[in-house]
Amino acid sequence: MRKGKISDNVIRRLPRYLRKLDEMSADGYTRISSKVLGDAMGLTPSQIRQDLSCFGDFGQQGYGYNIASLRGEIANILAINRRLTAVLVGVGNIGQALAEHFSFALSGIQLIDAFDIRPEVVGTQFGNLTVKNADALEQVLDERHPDIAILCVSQESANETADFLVDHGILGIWNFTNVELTQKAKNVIVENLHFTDSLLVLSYYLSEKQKGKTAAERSQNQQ
Amino acid sequence: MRKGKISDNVIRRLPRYLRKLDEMSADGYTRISSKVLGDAMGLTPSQIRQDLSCFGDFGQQGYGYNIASLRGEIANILAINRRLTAVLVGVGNIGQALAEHFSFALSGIQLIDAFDIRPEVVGTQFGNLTVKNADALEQVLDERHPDIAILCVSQESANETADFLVDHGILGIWNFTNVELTQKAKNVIVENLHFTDSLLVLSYYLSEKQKGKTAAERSQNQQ
DNA sequence: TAGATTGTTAATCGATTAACAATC
DNA sequence: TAGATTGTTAATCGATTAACAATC
Repeated sequence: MRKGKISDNVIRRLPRYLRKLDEMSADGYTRISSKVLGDAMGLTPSQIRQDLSCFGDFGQQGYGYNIASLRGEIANILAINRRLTAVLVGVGNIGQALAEHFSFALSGIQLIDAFDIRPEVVGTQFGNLTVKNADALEQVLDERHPDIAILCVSQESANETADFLVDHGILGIWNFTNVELTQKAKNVIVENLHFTDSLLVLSYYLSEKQKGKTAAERSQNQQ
Repeated sequence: MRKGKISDNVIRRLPRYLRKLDEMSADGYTRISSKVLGDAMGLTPSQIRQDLSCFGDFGQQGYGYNIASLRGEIANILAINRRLTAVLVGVGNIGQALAEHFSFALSGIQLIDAFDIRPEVVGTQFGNLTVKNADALEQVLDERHPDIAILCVSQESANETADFLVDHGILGIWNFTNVELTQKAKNVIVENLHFTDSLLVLSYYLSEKQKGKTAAERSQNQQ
């Protein structure tokens, strides 16, 4: 029952469902109702049923949802299993953290190469990956057609690098540069992870919470 | 004209405004209309005026907005300048990337300490910060009352650590663990940066885009 | 069977967009 | 002054919630 256009809000809840289902599965549960799942996630049962019904009839009246099978359905919707390929562009600290510690396999992504311009980084080994010189990027893009570029370059070169990637057929950019990309080809999908934005939002809510409190109370954080 | 409850959507656009204004300012502009700003950001002028009017009358009829002063207002709303304090809990690769390369000052946050349990990490120097043993965390929390904890510990210890932080008066958690926190004290503000969720969303949209294409077309990424 | 819980339709709520009088 | 552009009110659109018949 896959409906035409599915809203971004719905899509962004799917990974959370996945996580929760994994958790419940690990805790030994095999079935779950929209009521219980909703309570666990702070969502209404209605919303969960509405969300899932965008993609199909995964439940069963009187029973609920089978956790393993629902997990499989969502994993499928999120295209885990497509073996999308990715290249890491820029192996500074964040890039390094990703290369070393991020489980791409968990998202069904295959990281095939990493690139940097800095001589001291080129040649470094991460798992089964050796950082290549940025000169080699063009060839890899043209020959292996990776789907995703993980953009971890400096802010200064962010847009230039993005344009280059798009020109060479990259389909999606996972953007860690904290720069708003203005890439020409508009049919490239950009997913931003703007650290600063996120921190500022936290800062806002913290200050909201402290509104009304006196300076003395504020300096005394504790409850 | 600050209205009662401001929606999360509005709040999450503020950092983007800030970034765009900085950019325009750097490019030498001093004023901007909602029309031009909207075009630059892919938003409607209406939405921008609506957003800003939640917080005050920052514009001027017939003129638009003064970039510098609007920037200041937004920075103020986001509480940049409150000198919120933060501690980094867990100095693995992501924690390290933050300690070394993230500009906390840009968000008006002061990083006062970093902690880890691993002996090989304790004592490491980052800028003017020396990683302390996790044993020392409790005392710092109780004595210096930091506002924010940047949670970069392992998934296994995420919730346990979060509970500890909350018990010791932490007001906000910037959560990098990719674990849904279930901290007891519900009046703590949690801002999540779930890498995997973000990547899965990208994966979804990529697969959507490729729907309808043949396998052959798909294997031939290029335009 | 009776109870539970789905998928879906309808109602409500909230967010975005459009329109326009006010005014710089 | 005339033109531009705001802040705000009203209209529209979309997302969430509620209700309920279908059915396991």
